Amino acid sequence: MNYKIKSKIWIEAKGEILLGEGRVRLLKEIEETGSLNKAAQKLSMSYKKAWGLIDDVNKRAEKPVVTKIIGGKRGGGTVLTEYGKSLVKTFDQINESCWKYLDTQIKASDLR
Amino acid sequence: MNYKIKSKIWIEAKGEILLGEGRVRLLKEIEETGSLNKAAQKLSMSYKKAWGLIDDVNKRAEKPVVTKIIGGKRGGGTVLTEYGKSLVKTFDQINESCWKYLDTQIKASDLR
DNA sequence: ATTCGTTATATTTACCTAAACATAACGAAT
DNA sequence: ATTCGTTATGTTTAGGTAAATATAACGAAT
Repeated sequence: MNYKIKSKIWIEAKGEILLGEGRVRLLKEIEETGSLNKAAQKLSMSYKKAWGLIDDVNKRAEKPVVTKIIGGKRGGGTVLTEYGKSLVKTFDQINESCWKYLDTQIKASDLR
Repeated sequence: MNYKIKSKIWIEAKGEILLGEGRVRLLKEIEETGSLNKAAQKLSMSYKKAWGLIDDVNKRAEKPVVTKIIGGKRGGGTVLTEYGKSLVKTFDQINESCWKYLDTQIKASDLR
């Protein structure tokens, strides 16, 4: 068997994308750095793009995913809410279990 | 629960994409029409693009997926091999089972 | 009141992929 | 040998998305 099966999953709310791989990666980086700006840099993404993604996520989620602090001596920052953390965790869990499931499926198929 | 989970799967060979949703749709249309040209038209896709996709598929698959007839009074045509038909069928089956699996996963999760 | 690094937002530029266009090659049937 | 609709392939054009650039707003700490 030289074929491999791949997948991408995402979560939608109101027919629009809420969370996908890219947004989850960004959220994780925000969690680590405490800053949207730094997170974007780490991922070599423009701040503008990162801002738009996070704005989308926050608008579409049922509860706030991040909280932002604007201004202050240190400029401000962005941190994940508990809800945001649980979203990331659940996404990762389902994603990984999906990969495993597909692996069993293709092995059980006639593709060889 | 207002969240929905979506997915896309694809099959790779040698690290390159062999089959995805678009290619499968094209193969199905070829099966119906017996012509790559007509299939492309049905999907509002340029012949050139369709040709490239099918060329890729045929190169990367372990066995030929379509057979082409060039020339002749009726111009020629393209038909799926038995192997091609089984590829399409297996792809569809795994894809659908994946959707169902993800549905159970998100329902069992804390996303609500 | 000044500072500082951040969030917020608009505008312009660049790029890459897809579409559009054009043309050649093919060969069984007539 | 002509015809016909298909496969095969190169070249040009267009459009949409990402990147780059620029600038304003913010406010706790000093």
